[in-house]
Amino acid sequence: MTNPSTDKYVAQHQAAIRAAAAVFAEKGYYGSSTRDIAERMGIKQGSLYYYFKSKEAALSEVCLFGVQDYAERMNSIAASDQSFREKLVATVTSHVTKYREKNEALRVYNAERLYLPKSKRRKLKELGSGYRQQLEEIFQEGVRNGAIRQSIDCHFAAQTVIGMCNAWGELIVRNPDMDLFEIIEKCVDLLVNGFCDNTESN
Amino acid sequence: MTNPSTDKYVAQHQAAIRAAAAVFAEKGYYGSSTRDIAERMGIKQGSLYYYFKSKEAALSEVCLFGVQDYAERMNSIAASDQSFREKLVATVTSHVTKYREKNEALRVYNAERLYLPKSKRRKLKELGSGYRQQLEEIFQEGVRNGAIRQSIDCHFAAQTVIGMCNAWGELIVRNPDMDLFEIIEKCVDLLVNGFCDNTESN
DNA sequence: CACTTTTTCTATAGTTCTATAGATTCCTGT
DNA sequence: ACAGGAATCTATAGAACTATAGAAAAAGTG
Repeated sequence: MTNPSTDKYVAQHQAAIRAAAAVFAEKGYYGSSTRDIAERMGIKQGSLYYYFKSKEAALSEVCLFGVQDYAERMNSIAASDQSFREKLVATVTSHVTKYREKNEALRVYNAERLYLPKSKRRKLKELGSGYRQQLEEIFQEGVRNGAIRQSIDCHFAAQTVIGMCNAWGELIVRNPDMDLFEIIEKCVDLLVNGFCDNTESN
Repeated sequence: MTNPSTDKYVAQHQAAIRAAAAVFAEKGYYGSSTRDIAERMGIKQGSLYYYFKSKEAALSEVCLFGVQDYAERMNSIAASDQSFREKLVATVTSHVTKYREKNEALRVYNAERLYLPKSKRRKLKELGSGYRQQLEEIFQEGVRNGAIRQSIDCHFAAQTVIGMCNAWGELIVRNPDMDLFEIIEKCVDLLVNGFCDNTESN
């Protein structure tokens, strides 16, 4: 009864996760049926259970998949030796680009993970918090080396950047012809300088 | 077959909308059953159809209820003769306070309105766009009278403020003991001054 | 109190959904 | 070519859900 680990199994399992991600992202967890997911893969409803133990397990795997490389990319940004501003740009870019690349799994993680029972959310929470904490440390470093002002609450700042990126991500998904670079630039400009930017000498 | 308009009917209809809002906010549209909504009102599942033509109609009414006074409050802010900063504070305050007051209907509007067929979203879209446009005009006015810098893209700014408020609103709902005033203050400070705030002379 | 209208309830038809069991087809190595 | 495991299919049990119809209870009115 244990899962085989043939090439085909692994490939189809991945395909199943992606199909589930797409369907969940479009219709929501409860709005989707296992038939929808199977159909998108080109198999029958019952066959899906060869790859997922249950519908809930599918959601769990999708969320994990969604948040994982998202968190990994933050690892490399945090570890790099770029300046504060460069790291901020990298973070925003990585985040909203994921939405443009239709990373449906990340959207599902954001919107549907709360439907999982607490026990199944542990690992997800870890990864999500890890992401936030690393961003927080980027801010702390920025405060230390004077890139940003002392009075910044780093925890608040990290939450805000994440929230802002998610909000723009959703807008980007719904408006496919928005210019990504323009948005990234404006986001960073706003975050760094604010609406007033008293240094400007126009 | 037309609806009565007795006091009781009106009151129960309101109660139904609120119950539906609470249930939809907690479990999502497809995750909720009409039985859940009815139970929360203290009536039986079938009786709910005395107040809603269908489950979809319930969602529609909840969304409309949610966005309506939200938009109205923006009307009065925009019409007031406060300064730019005051209007910004008022906007953020009004927005996140709605979440704290557990305005579940607004959350439902934000998260579930896309499940409505396009035709039923027209009115909602109008109200939502009206809100954004008024906020946009506040920014335009700010640019004109020099409260904020010329280079601000007012459309972008309005979207960002809305997204940021929604993001914080959701965090507030999930963490009931957060200090609202602190968050509002920090949001406004960040928006106005950015991370750097080169004027600060500490 | 008798009569009417409003509000709620019970019961159910008709769908749809998840998950499982067992049969069937596909593939791979010898 | 065929044996055996991998992958998929068919069929279905059992539960849940929406919406409707008609009966029953409550409330209002003369």
